[in-house]
Amino acid sequence: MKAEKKKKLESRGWRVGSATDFLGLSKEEAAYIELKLALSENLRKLRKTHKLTQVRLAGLLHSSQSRIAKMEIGDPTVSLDLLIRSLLALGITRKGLSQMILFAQRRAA
Amino acid sequence: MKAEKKKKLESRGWRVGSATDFLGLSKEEAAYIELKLALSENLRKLRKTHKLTQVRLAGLLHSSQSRIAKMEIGDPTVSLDLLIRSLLALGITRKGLSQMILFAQRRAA
DNA sequence: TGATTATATGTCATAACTGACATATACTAT
DNA sequence: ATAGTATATGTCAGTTATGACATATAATCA
Repeated sequence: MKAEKKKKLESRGWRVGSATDFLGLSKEEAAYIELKLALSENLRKLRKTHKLTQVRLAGLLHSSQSRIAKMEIGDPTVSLDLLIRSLLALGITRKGLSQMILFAQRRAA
Repeated sequence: MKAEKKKKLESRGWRVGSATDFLGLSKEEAAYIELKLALSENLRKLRKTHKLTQVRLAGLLHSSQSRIAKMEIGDPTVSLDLLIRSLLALGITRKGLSQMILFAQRRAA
């Protein structure tokens, strides 16, 4: 199962439980995806607490609205690098990031 | 200061203190680099505790010896994605990763 | 010393990511 | 319903990361 296929699956609406392997998803792959989703969700949360629109955030990050949207929905074409750099740009500390990863919760469907 | 220039500086031997801004390094940039270095070091540590050589690890990760080396020295061409996926493949948990990020220590020169 | 093994460095073609743009779909008001 | 605003989706050309390879430099040991 390659990245493209995942796009409309794990990455999106699902959030089915901890959704470990669900279709031939290795443990690391699952962890990697969950990690990205966790950061995605936190990015959106953070943007909202800052009362920013995707357009304004894109400006701050020198990115684009579409990419912000893709980040927030966990689109497979966005890298951890971009996610993390965005979070850092929003002022998150290493401690904050650590917590974010630790407490990354999966909510039920 | 662009990525290439950093290669032989922050990324390498230095580890000068927390080396925040040291040459026009923004706070996020510094945090990003420190994060990568922290993971790099932990990757090497982890590989050694597993008694693996770079070649063998490369095999496990379906990567190459040179890329493992680059990861471990914090070469700017390696992404957080690759670092984190490697750590996950080595069996690290999200909790472990969290700790790794939280305790990412800078040692003195 | 030289031989062996491990790690570092340089380069390159391919693959993956990126910002930008267009456009579609929500969501709120009025 | 319509307009206005926010977010999602699709695509693409330019950029960056990747594995692979060659080769150089340690490091270890006989």
